[in-house]
Amino acid sequence: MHRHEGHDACQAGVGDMLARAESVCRERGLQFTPLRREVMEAVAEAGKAQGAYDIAETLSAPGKRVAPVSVYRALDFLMQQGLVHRIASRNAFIPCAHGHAPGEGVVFLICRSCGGVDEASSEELEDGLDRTLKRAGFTPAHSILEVEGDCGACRGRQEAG
Amino acid sequence: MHRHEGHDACQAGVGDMLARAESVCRERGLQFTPLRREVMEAVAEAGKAQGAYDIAETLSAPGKRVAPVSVYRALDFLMQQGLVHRIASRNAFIPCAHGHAPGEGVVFLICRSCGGVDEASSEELEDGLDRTLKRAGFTPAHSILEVEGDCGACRGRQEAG
DNA sequence: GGCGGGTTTGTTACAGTGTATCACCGCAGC
DNA sequence: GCTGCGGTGATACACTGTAACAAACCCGCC
Ligand SMILES: [Zn+2]
Ligand SMILES: [Zn+2]
Ligand SMILES: [Zn+2]
Ligand SMILES: [Zn+2]
Repeated sequence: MHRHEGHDACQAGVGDMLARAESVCRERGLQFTPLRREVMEAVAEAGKAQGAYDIAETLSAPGKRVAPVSVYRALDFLMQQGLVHRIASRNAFIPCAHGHAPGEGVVFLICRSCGGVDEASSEELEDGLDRTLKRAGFTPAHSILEVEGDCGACRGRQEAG
Repeated sequence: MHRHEGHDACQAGVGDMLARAESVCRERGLQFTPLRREVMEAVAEAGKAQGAYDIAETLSAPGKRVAPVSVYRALDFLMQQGLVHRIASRNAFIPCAHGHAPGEGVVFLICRSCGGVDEASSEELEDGLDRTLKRAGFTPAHSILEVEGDCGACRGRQEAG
């Protein structure tokens, strides 16, 4: 199985993610079509956040063009099912390796150096956010938490180099 | 002085923000040109996050066209000085009403209903985030924290209506 | 005043991201 | 067969952002 370099917190392999996607769709009575599978696979294999146009190019081959619009539709579907996430600060998409509940506060850790994106969730962080919002009299519906920086692997490599 | 409706946590008025912008530029030996002032004013007066093209249209008049690229340059300048913020999830810009330090963790509270955007900062939230990142072995450089939901004013209005 | 160099702005063109629309296909259900 | 519906293909388009170059502007200096 392919496993990308660069950041090591990617617990689930590509096969695991595809299997989970398939079972999620089956459970919910939804179609895991070839196109959706290919898009999921492309996102899962990349090892870093992929733009929709990147995915379209990856899936295209001489004689078989996949238009970006098709990729967007597949991505919309996969996002609704919680199988991929959109990284707003990059206009790009990553596979969800965790299968957390929707609405659960998750922080995306985006490495400047290797481009890898990990997810971190934390009770503590979520509590802090909830209290901050409550103090402001704000009722949250959806959060976007993204941090750009250097992942442990890349930091180690820099210090060693 | 104009004060928009919708959310009430906008402490600073348009005049205050313009005055601060002017003094910030003077202190730093930078030019607060007419264009930059107009863009700052447009962002400050809007009451909700404005797209660059919206601002360009606002500033344009028959016979005097302001191109989006000029607006982008002014916005880049104002962002560098911490006078406006970019809302990544909206591709839009708001004035900074607080004058906080750069790099300080600030959450943007985006109201679905009125479109207003407030800033909230919290020691507690920042500590939670720091600890979460530390646990993940991640060194942060820049954070994007945006929450979409309903502001207090709009929630009150909904319950009343 | 005239000159030189940095900054700001205007203008055009272009790249990147995302959506609307309509037609076509495949398949389940009648 | 026919119909309805979800998925896909294809084109066009809107929105967001940047590159490149020229013109204008400012300011210190001769
Ligand atoms: Zn996830
Ligand atoms: Zn890294
Ligand atoms: Zn601010
Ligand atoms: Zn509101």
